[in-house]
Amino acid sequence: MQEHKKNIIGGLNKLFDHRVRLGIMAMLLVSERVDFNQLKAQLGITDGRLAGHIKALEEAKYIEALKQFIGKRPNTSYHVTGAGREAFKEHLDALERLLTLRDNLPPREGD
Amino acid sequence: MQEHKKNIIGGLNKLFDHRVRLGIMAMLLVSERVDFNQLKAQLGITDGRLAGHIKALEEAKYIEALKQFIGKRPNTSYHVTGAGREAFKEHLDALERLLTLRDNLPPREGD
DNA sequence: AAAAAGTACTTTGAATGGCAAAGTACGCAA
DNA sequence: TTGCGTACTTTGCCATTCAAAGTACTTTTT
Repeated sequence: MQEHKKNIIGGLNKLFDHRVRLGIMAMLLVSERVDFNQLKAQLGITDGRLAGHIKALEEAKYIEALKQFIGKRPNTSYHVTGAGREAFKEHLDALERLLTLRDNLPPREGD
Repeated sequence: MQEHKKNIIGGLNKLFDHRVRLGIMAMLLVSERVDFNQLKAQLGITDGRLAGHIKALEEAKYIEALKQFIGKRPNTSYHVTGAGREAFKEHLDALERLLTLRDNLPPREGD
C-alpha cells in the first residue's frame, strides 16, 4: 500500500475526470471489444467528440484500436490495455478511499 | 426509479466531473462543517483555485458558507445542503450503475 | 453511372474551463 | 506602521471541449 499522498485527491487520474472517458472505460471493461458505433450510440455523442476522447485514451495507452472489415464494411473496435485496466482500477480505488471518508450517508437532520 | 435515460452517462453530474469538486463534496459529507483552510490543506491547492470551485458549488446551491469569528479571526466554514447531498448521491448512483456494467475485474487473459 | 449513405475520422473556430499569481479588504498583532 | 492571516476576486493565459463541417474511402441504392 503506497500511502505517500499529500492530499486526498492525489490518486485520482485526470484523464478519468471526464464522463465520456469514464463511460468509454466502463464499456470496454464489460465487453472486451466494443466498436466505434456502439460507443457512439451508448454514449449519445457525436462521432467527432467520441474520436477526440478515444484519441486521448489511446495516447495514454489505455486503449487500443483494432481495424478490420466485417463483411464489406470497415469496423474499428477498441479494447482496454493492461495499463488502462490498472490505471482505471487505481482511479476507482482512489475514488473509493475518497468516498469512504464517508461510508454511508447519515439520515441528516434540519437543513 | 427514473429510467428515462438515453445514454449510459446521462446520470452523471457535470459539476462532479472534477476531482477538486469531488474532494470538496466528500469532505463535506464526512464532517458536516469544514472550513476554508482545512479544505485547502486537504486538497493541496491554492486558495484562489479553491475559492473558484467553492463558488461553483455554491452557485449550484450544493453547499453553503457560514461566516463567523473564531476568537478574533474570521472563519468561513461550509456545509452541504439537502440539494447537494441529493445531487451527489445521484451522481454516485449513476457512477455505480455505469461501473456495475462491470462488477468485478475478470482476471483477463493475453493482452 | 450518379447519388446517397455509412464508417471513422480530422479540422475549424468558438466557447468554456482551469490555472497560478497577484491583488484586495478586513482586522489583528508586533 | 509594517506585516500577517483569512478569504476571497481579478487578471491574463493556456488547455479543453464542443458542434458542425469537411474528408476519404467504400457500399448501396436509384
